[in-house]
Amino acid sequence: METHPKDSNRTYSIRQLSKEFDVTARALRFYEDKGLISPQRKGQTRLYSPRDRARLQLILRGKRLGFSLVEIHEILDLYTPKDHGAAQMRATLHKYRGQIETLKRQREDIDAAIKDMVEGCVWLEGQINELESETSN
DNA sequence: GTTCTCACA
DNA sequence: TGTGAGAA
Repeated sequence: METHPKDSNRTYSIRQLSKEFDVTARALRFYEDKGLISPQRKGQTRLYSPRDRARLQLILRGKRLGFSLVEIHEILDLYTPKDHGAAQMRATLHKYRGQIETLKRQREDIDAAIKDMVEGCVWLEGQINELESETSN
C-alpha cells in the first residue's frame, strides 16, 4: 500500500510499461537507443519514472498521428518548464497543421489508387468473360 | 527476469 | 521502425 509515498517517486519496470501500452520491451529499448526516453538505472536494469511514462505516451501518440521518431524526438526536446511548454506547443501546432495537409494529400492518392483499381476490375472482368466465351465456342 | 549485440527486413 | 536469436 505505502510502497510509493509519492506518485512522483513511483517507478515502472520495462515489462510493466510495455504491457500497459501494448508495446514490446524491445521497442522501449529501441526508443531509448534513439534518445527519446532516458530511464534511470538501478545497476543495469531500467527504472521508468512517471515522467518517462508520460513521454512514452506522447511518443506513441505521435506515432499514431504519423510522425517519425525523429520528429517526435525534436518536439519532445522542445519542452522547457521555463515557458510552461509554450515553445513546445507552438512547434506541435505547426507540426499538426503540416501533418493534416500531408494526410489529406495521401488520402487523395489513396482514393485515386482505389478508383483506378475499381475500374481495372471492371475491365478485367470484361476481358475474362470475353476470353471464356471464345473458348467455349 | 533483464541486459547487450548482431543480423535482418 | 522495429524484430529475432543468442550469450551473459
